[in-house]
Amino acid sequence: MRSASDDLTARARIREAAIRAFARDGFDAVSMRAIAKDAGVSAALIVHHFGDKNALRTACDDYVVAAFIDDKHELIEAPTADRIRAALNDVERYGPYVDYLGRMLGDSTPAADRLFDEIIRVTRDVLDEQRAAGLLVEMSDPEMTTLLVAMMGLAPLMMRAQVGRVLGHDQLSPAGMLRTTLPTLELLTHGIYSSTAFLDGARQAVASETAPEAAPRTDHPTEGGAS
Amino acid sequence: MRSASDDLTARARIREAAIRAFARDGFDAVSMRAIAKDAGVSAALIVHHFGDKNALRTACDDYVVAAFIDDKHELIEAPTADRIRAALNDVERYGPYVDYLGRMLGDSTPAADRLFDEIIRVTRDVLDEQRAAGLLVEMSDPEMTTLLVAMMGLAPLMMRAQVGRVLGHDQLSPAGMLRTTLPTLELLTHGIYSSTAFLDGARQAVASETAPEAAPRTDHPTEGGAS
DNA sequence: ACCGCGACTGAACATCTGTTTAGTCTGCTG
DNA sequence: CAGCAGACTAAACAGATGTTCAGTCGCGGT
Repeated sequence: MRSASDDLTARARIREAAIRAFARDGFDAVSMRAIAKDAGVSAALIVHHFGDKNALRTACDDYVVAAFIDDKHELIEAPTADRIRAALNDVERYGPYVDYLGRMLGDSTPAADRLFDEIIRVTRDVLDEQRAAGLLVEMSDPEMTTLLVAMMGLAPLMMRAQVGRVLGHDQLSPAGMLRTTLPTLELLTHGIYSSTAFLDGARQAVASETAPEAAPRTDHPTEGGAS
Repeated sequence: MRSASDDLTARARIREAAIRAFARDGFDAVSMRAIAKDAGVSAALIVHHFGDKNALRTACDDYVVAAFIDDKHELIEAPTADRIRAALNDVERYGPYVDYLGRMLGDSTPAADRLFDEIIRVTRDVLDEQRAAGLLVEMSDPEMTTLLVAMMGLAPLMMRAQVGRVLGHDQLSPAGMLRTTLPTLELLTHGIYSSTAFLDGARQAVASETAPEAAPRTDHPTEGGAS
């Protein structure tokens, strides 16, 4: 029953066990003793190595953030044909960390802030690059769009369990990634609407809301929404 | 210092305090005594009314889910000009519940499952309706696209703190909603890519991955991806 | 007036929490 | 060999936790 974690130092085993447990149940729901048991050590050794439970958490935070930031920029970047294939076979290696990352983004720890900032930064850089190459359409608010694109990539991580349940298979498995890829790029390339009716309606609504003194919103007939 | 919650029954006050606390700190991080103090009652009364802490949680779950499902279908639906304006002034009323909802979607409680299923169902219905009206472009995988669209709407709820921090103001405030609306509809109407290069690349990658025996992936020059 | 019942409480309870303490074992260094 | 340092542990600790208990209060029905 012994796994590949046997050849790790106790310190690393504790960290791995903690990451697994925190990702599965959340920081507060996991006791030091549970982590210790899973790592095959005593609870006191965790304190010996990490200081206290919060320090263990930040150690896990830093480790996971580093694992994604240091050598995984390409996972966040926009997909190209070859990158997609590479990613498909790679995702499983990061399985244990993906759930941890999803949980981090919900909280507001310093490490989570750093991670989110970094993800936004990389997304922005990629989009800027693509814009310079003439690959992007014009957009009214590039920074907000950056956030939206980043969130599109992050959402499946945070809702992994729900999405997997609805889909019937894990979205982050190779098969799931395969199924996600095409619809995502369709959405990013053509949108979903064939008409500009919704967009036009929103433009009017926003205009009349941001400058209501110039255009006093009486009951003029412009808001006759279809459906 | 007393607020509008004074005219609620003790049972309701406990529920409200619990929802607030669970949303802010998470279920496991909140003690019965803290909730009791916030509600102005004793811890024993919580047990008297709800049974135990887990029952209190499911009561909160059910209440929040019902609040959103019963009379808030329109919040989830695709925005039209007048709906947007209505929603802008409405969001604040649901503030306390929004964070709770965001936290729910991360876990996999029965109530969260029901909620997610319902959100997907409504999203699917709206999209089907719009498809029937000829408003949607063709898509390769409508069900997957439904999930993507739903996740686009849910992601800001789950990452509210992070997004607010980056933006400098709460995305779910009226001002934030206003700023989000236009980029979102631009994305849904035009996508972000002016070229089909990425989409074409993905189509090739998916095709060669799903049917690799028909097209043995030798080093043919189709995967020369630009930067 | 009395009864009963539900709302409500403070204190006690057992258990679990993170952490400390005192100590053992092992391997390296002088 | 002595001695020191660090890995490691079992046991104890103080405090917090969810829950139970015994009892008080106030109110509607008879």
